[in-house]
Amino acid sequence: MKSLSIKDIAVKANVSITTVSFIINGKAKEKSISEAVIEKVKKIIEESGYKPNQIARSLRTGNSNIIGLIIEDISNSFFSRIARLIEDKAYKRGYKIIYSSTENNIDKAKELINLFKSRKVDAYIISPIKGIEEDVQMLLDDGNPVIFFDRNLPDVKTSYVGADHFNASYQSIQSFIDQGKKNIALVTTDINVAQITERHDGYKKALEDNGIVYDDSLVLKIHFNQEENETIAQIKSLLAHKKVDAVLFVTNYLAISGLKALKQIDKKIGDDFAIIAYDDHEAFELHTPRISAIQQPLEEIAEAIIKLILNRLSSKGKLPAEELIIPTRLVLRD
Amino acid sequence: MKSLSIKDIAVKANVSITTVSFIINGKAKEKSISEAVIEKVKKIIEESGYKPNQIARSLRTGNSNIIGLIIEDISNSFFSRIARLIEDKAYKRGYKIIYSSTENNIDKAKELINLFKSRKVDAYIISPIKGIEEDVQMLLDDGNPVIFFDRNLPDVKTSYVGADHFNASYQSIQSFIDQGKKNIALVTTDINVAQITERHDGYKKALEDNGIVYDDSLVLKIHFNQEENETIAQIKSLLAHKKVDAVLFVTNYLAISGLKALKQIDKKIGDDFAIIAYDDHEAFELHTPRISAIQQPLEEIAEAIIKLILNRLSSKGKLPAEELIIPTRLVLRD
DNA sequence: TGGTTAGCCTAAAACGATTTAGCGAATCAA
DNA sequence: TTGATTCGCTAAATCGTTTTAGGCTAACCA
Repeated sequence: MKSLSIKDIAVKANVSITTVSFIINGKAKEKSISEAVIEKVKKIIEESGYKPNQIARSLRTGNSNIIGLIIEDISNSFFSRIARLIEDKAYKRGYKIIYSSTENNIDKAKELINLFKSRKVDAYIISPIKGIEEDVQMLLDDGNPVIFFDRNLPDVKTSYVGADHFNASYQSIQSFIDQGKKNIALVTTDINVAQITERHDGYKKALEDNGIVYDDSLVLKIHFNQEENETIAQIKSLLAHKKVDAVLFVTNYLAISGLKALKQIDKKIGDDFAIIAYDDHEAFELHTPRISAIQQPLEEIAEAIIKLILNRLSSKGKLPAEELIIPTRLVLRD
Repeated sequence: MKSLSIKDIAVKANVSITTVSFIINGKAKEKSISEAVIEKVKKIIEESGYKPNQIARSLRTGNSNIIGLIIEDISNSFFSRIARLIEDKAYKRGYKIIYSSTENNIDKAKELINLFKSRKVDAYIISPIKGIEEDVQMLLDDGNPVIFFDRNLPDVKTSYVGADHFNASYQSIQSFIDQGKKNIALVTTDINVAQITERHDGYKKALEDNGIVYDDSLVLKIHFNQEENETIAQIKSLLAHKKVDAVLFVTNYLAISGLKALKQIDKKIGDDFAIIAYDDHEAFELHTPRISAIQQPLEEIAEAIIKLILNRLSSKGKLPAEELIIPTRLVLRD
C-alpha cells in the first residue's frame, strides 16, 4: 500500500503537480489559480487523505518545522517538565519538538547535534555541557538559531535563558542565617558549568556578606555519575564529621539522596537543622516535615525560550545574543 | 556556509558520485572498488568532515533509522524513565528515538501519528488511547511495525508489552486481606483502557476469592484531566463517609494526591490503615512512613519492546502479534 | 584468434516535493 | 489595431542521496 504522492493528486485532478503544490501551500491566490480548480483539488486531497511527504519537502526547502531539544536527562523531572512545556508551546505555533538526552556525555551530545543537523532541524534548544563549544559554534556559523537554557557556556555567544542561580543561592543562605544558622554546608556536584558555579558563588557571597568565613570543608562536591549509595555515604560522612546546622543542596536529586542519608542516620529536620533544595520536587511537598525548595519558574523559562526561538526563526538577519535571567522563588515550608 | 554534498566529495576525489556512495555504505568490496580509491575517498571524507544528508537518504531509501515513541505525558516519571531506557537501548543498536506526548488527547495522538508517518519513522512504539484504532490499523496495513506498551487496544491486533496489571492488583488486595483489612477502597481513573480495567478487575476478583462482597461505593473513579484539588477533595470525602482501612491507588499520581489528602485530614498510615500505590515513585521511599508500591520492571519492559521492534525490523515478512505480560513486584514498605 | 569473464568504475533514473521561468489566451489602454 | 498586461496554468530544474544497468579494459581460455 504505497502512500499517495502529489503526482497522484495531480493526475486525479487533471492538473499539474505545480498547481497542486501551490494549493497545498496556500499560494493559490497569489498565483492566481481559479476558484474552481482550488475547490476540486482540495476536495480530492480531502477525500484521498493525502499528506505531503515531509521528507521530500525538507529536502527541497531545507527546513523542517522541527526544533531539536537537547537536554541532560529526560528522566529528571526538571527537564521532563520543561520539555513538556516547550513541546506544548511550540506545538501551538506549528512546530514540533524532538528531544534526546546527553547523559552528560560529550560524545553523545556531539552525536545528537549531528543527528539533528543531518535532520535539518530549524533550531536548537540546548542545555549544554562543557566540551561541545566547537560544535555549537559551527551551528551558529551556519546560521542556525541556538538557545541555551539552564546552563550557559561562557565561550559561546548565543542567547541564554536561565534562572538567577546566584541570587537563588544567596537568598537561601541568607534565610538560613536569618534563622540563626551558623554552620551551613553546601552539597554540590563536580560538573563544571556556569549554573553550578553560580550557585556556589551565591553561597560564598552570602556567607561573606554576613561575616561568616567560608570553609571549604563544608562544601561537598559529588562526582556526577556516581552511584547513589556512594553519594549517601559521603553526605553521612559530612554530617558525622562536621558540625552542620543547615544544608543547601544544589540539585533536587542531591537533596533526595540527602534525605535518604538523614533517614539512615535518623537525623531530623527541625529547629536546629534545616535544609533547602534547589529545584522543587513532588517528594518535598509530601515529606514530613515538608522540605523547602528553590522553585525555578518553569512556565516562564519555557515561554522565554520559545519566544526567542520564534523571533530568530522569523527574522532572517542574525539577532544579537540575549541573556534572560529569570528570578527564582524560594518556598519555605514547615 | 553550505554543507558539503556527496558531489563535492566526488569532485575532490575525482571519482563518480556512485563510487563515493558505495564506499560510504560499505559496499565498496562487493562492488569491487579498488583499495586505492577507497582509501583516497575515505581520507577526503574524513578531512572534510562530510556527513551524508539524512533527509535525502531517507527520501531515497524510505527509511530513517528513527523509531517514534508516543506516550501519554513525558513529565510523568513512569514514561520519562521508560523513554530514557528505550532511548538508551535503541541508541546502542543504531536507532534514534523521537518522542512526543499525547496528553490523552485523541486529536493530538492522531497528529503525532501523522507527523511520524510523514517523517517516515521505521517503527512506532505507542502507549495507546482509545479512539486511535483506525489510525494504528492503517499503519499496520501499510506494513509498519507497531508495538503497544503499558496499555493495549483490544480491537487492534499488534504486539503488546505490559505489566501483569490484573495480578498486581490481585496480589496487593490479597496482601491487604492477609493483614486483616476488611474495607478496602480503590482509587482509579475513568480512562477506559485495558490496563486500568484490569487493575480494577484484579481488585474485584481478589475480594471475591476471599469472600468479601464488592462494594461499588468504595471505588472512586477520578476524572482524568481534573484539577488536583478536586481529586484531593474527592478522596477526603471518600474517607470521611466510608469506613476504610486500606486503599489501592491505581496510579502513582493518584497516590500522591491521596497522600496530600491524608496529610490534610491528618490521617496516619499505620496498623489500622494501609495504602499501596501502583507504580513506584521517589517520593514513596522518602515518605514517613515509607509507602508500599507495585513496581513495574521498567528495564525489562524497555528491553522487551526494543527486542520486538528489532525483530520486526529485521525480518521482512510480517510476524504474528505477540503479547508479553511481565510480572510486577509488590514492594511492601514499613 | 575471438569470445568470455572479471575488475573497476560511472551515467542516469528515482525518491516527492518546491519554485522559477514562461506560455497562450483574454483583457485593456491608446 | 496593436502592444502591454493580467490571468490561469505548467514544464522542468532542483534538493542530495541510492541503486540499476551497463561501459570499458585487460586478462583468460579454448
